[in-house]
Amino acid sequence: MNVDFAKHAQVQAKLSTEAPLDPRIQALVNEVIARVADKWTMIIIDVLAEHGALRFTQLAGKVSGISQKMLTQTLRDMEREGLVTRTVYPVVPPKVEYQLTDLGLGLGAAFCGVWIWAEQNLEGIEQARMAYDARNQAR
Amino acid sequence: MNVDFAKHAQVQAKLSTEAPLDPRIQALVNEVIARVADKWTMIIIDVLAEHGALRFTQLAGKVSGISQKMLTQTLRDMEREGLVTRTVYPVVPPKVEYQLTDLGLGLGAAFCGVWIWAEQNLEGIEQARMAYDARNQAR
DNA sequence: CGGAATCCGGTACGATACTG
DNA sequence: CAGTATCGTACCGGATTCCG
Repeated sequence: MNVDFAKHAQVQAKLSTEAPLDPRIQALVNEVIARVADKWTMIIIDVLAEHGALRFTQLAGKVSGISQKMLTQTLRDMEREGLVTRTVYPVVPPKVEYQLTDLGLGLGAAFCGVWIWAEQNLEGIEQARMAYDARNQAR
Repeated sequence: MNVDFAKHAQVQAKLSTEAPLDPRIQALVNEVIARVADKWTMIIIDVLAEHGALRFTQLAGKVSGISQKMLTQTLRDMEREGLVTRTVYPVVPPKVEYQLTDLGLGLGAAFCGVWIWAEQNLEGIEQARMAYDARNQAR
């Protein structure tokens, strides 16, 4: 009811600037978004964007709450999509470094907007959540 | 090895502009990102940003590949986070409309960058994927 | 030693059938 | 029309084991 239609129009404009509503392209982009809009992928990109090249265990330490398996899996997927490079140094103890590619950096830059949005709207989301829970508790 | 460090620095700068590396805030933002960086959430936001208010079945039609269950669940979560409003019209046949809130619109706008990135780098990702698969096939 | 592959319990997901 | 309910499946996550 309290929706800002001006901002809405702005979003529409921005979207249609680059997306001329071609269904095929739309589907492809959707697929890419679906792949990339992953919980861990985003956080890993952020960590790598902040720290540069990192080793596996360093990465595991920075990305709190992730299991080794998911970290491995996510990194593999990201490598497949060309978001990170995986460099193995044949030394003992073994050393593997992960680093963002240009593609990954670009995604990181693009995702900055969302990051900033998340920061600025932390409270709003918290409030909405509490309001929703209160509403549901009542019934 | 072919990483653009200038762009890297730019990403860092952008990130540190609004994120002064406070661990607590970082964790909260991470949590929000993790919630919001969902495959379906993003696509639904995009569809709603494009079309305005939509009914359940319309939404189901526009978001190809989603099941009723996930659509319901995702919409509920989004409502809880304050991203969409759910309006029930007490008529027969029943009618429920979903619409982005200001918060949701903001997220849509913030996500535009990622959307554009996805479009511009479709080919790059496709190439990276094929190269990776070829590499893996060889071994 | 650090990183990846393996097994297994839990949970989230998809398809179908059923209410208001 | 807009969901809930149920059930089978596939994926997620933890602990363990294996490889270089």
